[in-house]
Amino acid sequence: MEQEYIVENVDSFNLKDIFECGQCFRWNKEEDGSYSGVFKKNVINVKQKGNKIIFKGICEGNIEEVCRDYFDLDRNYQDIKNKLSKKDRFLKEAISYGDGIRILNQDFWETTISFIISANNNIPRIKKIIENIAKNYGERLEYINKIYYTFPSPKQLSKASVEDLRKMGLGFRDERVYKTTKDFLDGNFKEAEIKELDSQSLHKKLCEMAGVGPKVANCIELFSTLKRFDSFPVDVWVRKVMNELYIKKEDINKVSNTEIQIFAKQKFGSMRGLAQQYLFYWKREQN
DNA sequence: GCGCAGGGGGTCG
DNA sequence: CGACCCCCTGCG
Repeated sequence: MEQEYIVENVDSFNLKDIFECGQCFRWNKEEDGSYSGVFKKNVINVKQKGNKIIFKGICEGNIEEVCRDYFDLDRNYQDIKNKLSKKDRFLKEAISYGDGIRILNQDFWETTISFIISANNNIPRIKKIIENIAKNYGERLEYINKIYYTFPSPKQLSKASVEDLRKMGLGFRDERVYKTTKDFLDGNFKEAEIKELDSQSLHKKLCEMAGVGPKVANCIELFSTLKRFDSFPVDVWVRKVMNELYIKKEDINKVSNTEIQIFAKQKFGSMRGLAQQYLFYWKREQN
């Protein structure tokens, strides 16, 4: 049954900023400018009219609770942005550009697989692969005469052989996804357990998964319900922007990732993950 | 228009 | 440090 939840006077909330900043892959823009997406067993459409947000859709639980949690509505972003803006003038500009970003509370398992797929890949193809997987191994949902599919559980995805995964368009990532799925199914990465680990141990643990290196691990830490705002994913864009603004070496290849990590930590502090998102989004939108 | 390099949100051996 | 799958893009 369809539910609705309306919030008024929300700050730090902009649909484009949230869905195009690169944290998620399953949200699509509708003709009216709203966005629709699937998470868990929910199909949600979000529309924005000024500072009024309208959530509509089908939910397992109460749509208000589900959306407040998923969209991180109970966190004070204004406060965080004020603090980060004071740290640096470039970051201040980046924040004013991506003013409406919120970091979604995405499912740990789905985020893991999604970012394994992201390795050496481009966004349109990442999205396509994830949709293929959902269509073939997820559950079918219907909302306003349209069909949607949930992201499959480890058990559901474990039905796929390496060859099956290859057919989904995964390429050389097929074995990585296969192995990590098995690992989840065997209970080797229980969220409740690893959530308790300190940043360093957690990072090390995630890097044990097939297809997960430092960058992907950082994305899982930052973008999933693990919610580590002190994780600073370094990809080609972040390398570029960090070198251009701060490190300033002639040859970008001579900039090491640890060098960037150390710099980010002392410059941006414990909220550096969020800083990364503003800088990344700002830089990438300039193409 | 078509064909073909080039390269993409890294990881692994 | 090079290879890796697939596909989309840009250029000739």
